[in-house]
Amino acid sequence: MSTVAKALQLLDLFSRSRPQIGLSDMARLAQINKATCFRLITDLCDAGLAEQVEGSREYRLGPAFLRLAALREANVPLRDAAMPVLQALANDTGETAHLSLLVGGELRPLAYAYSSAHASRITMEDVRVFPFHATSSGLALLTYQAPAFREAVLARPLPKLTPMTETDPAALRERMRGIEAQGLAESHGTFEADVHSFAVPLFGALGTCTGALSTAALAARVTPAQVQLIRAAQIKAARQIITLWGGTLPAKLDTLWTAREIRAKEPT
Amino acid sequence: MSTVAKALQLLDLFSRSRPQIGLSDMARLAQINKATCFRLITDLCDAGLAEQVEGSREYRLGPAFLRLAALREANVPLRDAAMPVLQALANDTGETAHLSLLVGGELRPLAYAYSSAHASRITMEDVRVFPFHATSSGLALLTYQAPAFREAVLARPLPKLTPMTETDPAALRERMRGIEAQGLAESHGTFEADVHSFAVPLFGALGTCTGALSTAALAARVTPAQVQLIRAAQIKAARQIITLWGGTLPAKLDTLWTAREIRAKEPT
DNA sequence: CGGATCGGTTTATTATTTGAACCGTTGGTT
DNA sequence: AACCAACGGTTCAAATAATAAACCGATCCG
Repeated sequence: MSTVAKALQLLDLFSRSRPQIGLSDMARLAQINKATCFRLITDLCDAGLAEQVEGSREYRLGPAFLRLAALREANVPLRDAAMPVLQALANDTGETAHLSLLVGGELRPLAYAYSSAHASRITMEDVRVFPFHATSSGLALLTYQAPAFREAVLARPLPKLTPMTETDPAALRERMRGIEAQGLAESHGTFEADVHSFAVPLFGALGTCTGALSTAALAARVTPAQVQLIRAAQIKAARQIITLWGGTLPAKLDTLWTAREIRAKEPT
Repeated sequence: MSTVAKALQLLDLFSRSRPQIGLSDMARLAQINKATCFRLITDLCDAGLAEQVEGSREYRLGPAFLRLAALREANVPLRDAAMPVLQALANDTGETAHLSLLVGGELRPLAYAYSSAHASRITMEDVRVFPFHATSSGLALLTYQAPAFREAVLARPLPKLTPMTETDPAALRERMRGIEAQGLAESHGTFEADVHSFAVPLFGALGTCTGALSTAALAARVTPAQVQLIRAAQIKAARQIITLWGGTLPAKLDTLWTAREIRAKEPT
């Protein structure tokens, strides 16, 4: 293992629950010698990637990250970062993957990726706004918003876009309780007929839900096995994007998703 | 020089004007062997601090910065805390306000704010390191460092960046005595010609000087009245930031600043 | 007071880093 | 089309930097 890799692994010891670490602890956690650890963390401090907390002598992540993250974001915006993950999701499922963000109180598409597995596909080019009540993305996002915002949306007119669209606020609240319990959202032809869609919420740095990741599939192609595949692929992709964005997945949702991932691996 | 330091210096090669770099270029810029450079950048890529651009084979900053910066901010919202104050300072003075921190023996920018009062402004995007001897920020900070550090800096080569740059260590020591007596630093075209800059030191929790707050103004716009305004606004802003950071202003400096504040209110 | 643990330093030993030379490939020039 | 220079990446003996045990003074804690 290279020295550089050893030094950089120290950065991964820090987390929200363990924001600063003493020298001896760090050496133990990284399973390296204390003297070595000292040299490494000192190098990180010199580069600004770590720093010593005044008062206590523990170490924490350094100020350089602010500058470098801003630089990274200037070169590679959120959209570009998410794009490869989105494309991989589309390839894995053979369906259309899309990612939408909450901007100005509306859910708007940020990016989408198509699979070339089928000649027919759900296209996203023409969608400007996702209605909250009629899409899996919308409901997934709404479920993790502040109650005030949620009720404001439900109080607005809820157009019946297809025969399947649910427009009763009470029924929609019930749907959201289900989404919260499941950790993912699904809808069947409520926005466009013949389209099944699957969505999971996405979270920003402060743990607030800022968007949703979704897969839209032709209803005719959706088999029970395919549903399982899409759910699993989507959870995997959502985790990746949240990490890339520096976001925080709520503990409750993490638990739900992890349980699904374990179940998928052990079908008994 | 440690291997880790060599690897981390690669990160500083990236900038707004040079967002991605090829292997050979990188080796040249960092003045290291190409094979070495390859190993180092590969290690950085493995840790997510760098990544290879798809299509081109150049390298750029990696996705890990978003996550780590968010983590850093969650623990130490220095920048967030300082930002509104900085913006207010820029608005009050009509000039560019910036804040820099001492990181690994160098003074590096943490945040900056612009005023929209004038069409022309001093931009800070491209500054990576403030030379101690040629900037008001640098001298303000250096004045409040341990003598050993101060002398070490003065012993280094002091490039003459403009015709106005002072490069004589003895003269610089004299400048710092003046700064100590005044409680603030000023420079005239010593870093960039036609730029006047005004700075005050910032202090951490233990009363050690950890950074500097500065205003950079176009020389042509600086009138005596404007100087008074900038000095007062800067002292006010510095007090706010030091408070927000939980810092301690040395008693001597507190006295000097208070005296200025009183004088400003009673111009007699 | 005493023992345990802390952050940090020193040292000979050891393992990693280093760089010249060398691939195959690419992209521009003649 | 032929050329050539520069590219990213690889190899391996030689050189250098990383390592870990022991040690130090300070501090915490019962």
